Amino acid sequence: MAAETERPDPPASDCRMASSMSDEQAKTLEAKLTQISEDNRRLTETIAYLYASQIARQSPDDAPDSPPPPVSRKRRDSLEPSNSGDDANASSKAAHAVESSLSDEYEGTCRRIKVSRVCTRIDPSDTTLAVKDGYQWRKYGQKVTRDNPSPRAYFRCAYAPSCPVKKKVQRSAEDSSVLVATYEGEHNHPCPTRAGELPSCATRGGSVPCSISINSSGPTITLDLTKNGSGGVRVLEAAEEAPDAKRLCQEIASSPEFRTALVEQMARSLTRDSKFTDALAAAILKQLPDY
DNA sequence: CGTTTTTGACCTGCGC
DNA sequence: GCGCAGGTCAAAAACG
Repeated sequence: MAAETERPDPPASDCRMASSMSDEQAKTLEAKLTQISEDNRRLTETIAYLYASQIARQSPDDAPDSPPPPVSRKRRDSLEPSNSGDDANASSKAAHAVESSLSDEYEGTCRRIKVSRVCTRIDPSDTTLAVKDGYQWRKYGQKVTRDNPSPRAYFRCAYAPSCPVKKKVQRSAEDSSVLVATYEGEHNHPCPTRAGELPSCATRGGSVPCSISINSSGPTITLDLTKNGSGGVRVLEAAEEAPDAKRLCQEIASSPEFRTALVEQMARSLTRDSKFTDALAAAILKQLPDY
């Protein structure tokens, strides 16, 4: 989403005007940033709206549809007793106090800590537990948990000292290429870069697949925003005990509103990607007859 | 030299 | 009460 922000260098054709265009370029970049933020906001709202509609249809009550599992250990402040990469189990264990990160509209009447989980596919050889989400984080601890050989890293928001948000990052026990970041709390300040509304997709030239997870009252759903065979959104995973959640996710992914917004977003990203336009120009050039 | 990361120790809650 | 496990603290090390 933030590919533009990582391309500060102007195209070669613009270099000759660089000195006189600096202000204008700055304005253009600012406008682009605003546009990207707006796009992201619309996407988020679309998902939130569809999700809320589905939740309202399925369970008018705040109580989750699944009975509370036999949790063997529950801490006072830990809404996710065992992340451990086993999203399905972890989600069900945290069912009673977890809510969606999509929108504040879905907060219940009681005060609860907002918890959301984001799964990001990374290079398996990448040993850093870094999830680029646009915020600044300070690591304050690391622990090896019982049911996952990969260590869990603990981060606090470093942008604002008073910000209560914490983040836990751990590789999935099942798939070491999947990084699971669990966010607790809400930022009490704006995002410093506005680049973190979605995890690291398209910010690395599209080489890294992108996925977002929706965790609301239990089940974790992962949407793969990269292309699949049909060019649509694919449901990467959903909790075993939450077939409804998976179906809901597929509904959202296939809804006209979501698809339209997604297509617009992808089109914008592609047309702004210099590599894409270069490749397109090269392809067109190949089709031209030689004179 | 200030900031950030690492890592062992400590704290707390829960089950037995 | 004890042991276990997750979470946090803080001194030391590393880094820029």
